[in-house]
Amino acid sequence: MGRQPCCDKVGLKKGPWTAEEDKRLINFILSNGQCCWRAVPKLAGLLRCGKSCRLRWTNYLRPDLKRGLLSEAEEKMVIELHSKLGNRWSKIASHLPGRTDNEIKNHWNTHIKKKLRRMGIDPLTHEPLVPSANDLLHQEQRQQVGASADGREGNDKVSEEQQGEEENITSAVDDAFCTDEVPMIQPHEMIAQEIQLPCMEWPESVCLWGLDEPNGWGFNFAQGDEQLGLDPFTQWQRTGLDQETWKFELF
DNA sequence: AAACGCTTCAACCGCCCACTG
DNA sequence: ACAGTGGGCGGTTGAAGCGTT
Repeated sequence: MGRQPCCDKVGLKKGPWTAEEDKRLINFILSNGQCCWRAVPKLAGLLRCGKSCRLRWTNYLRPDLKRGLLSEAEEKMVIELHSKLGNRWSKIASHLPGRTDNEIKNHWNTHIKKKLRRMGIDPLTHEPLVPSANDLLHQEQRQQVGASADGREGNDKVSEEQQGEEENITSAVDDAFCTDEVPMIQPHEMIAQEIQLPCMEWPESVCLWGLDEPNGWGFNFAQGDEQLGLDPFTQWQRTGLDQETWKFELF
């Protein structure tokens, strides 16, 4: 007997979430907390499956998420953790506050993998790359090209690719671990009050207003009476403060 | 300006595991 | 012990954006 789908998919919406759907989901979770994802879409008035709601919340709507590319320090940590844990993205993500497994997985596949290869490191084993038979063939071809006067004909593509790759390796070593911080969503675009990090559950005291104007939402981060800017991760890294004690505050 | 190819990442899919009755 | 269920996880997909020709 086959497994039942996680929800009845007939009539359910798929694809990108609209602002209205986001608003409904946020409203519901802020009012009721995280429970029984299967029931969430029905109760929140969403034509989505529970899994889709959970994913949207954990990967995008959660207020404690950091946005933008991984910092140099985070990237190094991901590489180190990956060498120990392998593709256990959720475990890796648990070491990086405000980052999701999906985000780290995507960043690994699109940025870090390439970067490691260019540096001559196998992203799977974290060992120095052993040249493949194909690489050796290219090397041989290049040597032949260099040796013969009319060698360029028919070998242009190979030698150019090889040259390009070599340039990449050089530049990759030069700018290793240089990541551009391009925040996609400003911290002041999210809203909540008194959320303990890194707890993902919304405390009952959490209240919300201004949902009609998401762009007007804002966070402030504080420890005790001290206002410490908009980036708690950087702050507690720099100051060595205990992240458990951080609070979000509405401003 | 248009066509094409490449890159990125949000979202989906399906499997696995823990829990419960 | 077993089957059903919910949630979590990792792999994959595809639309959108961007760069190049």
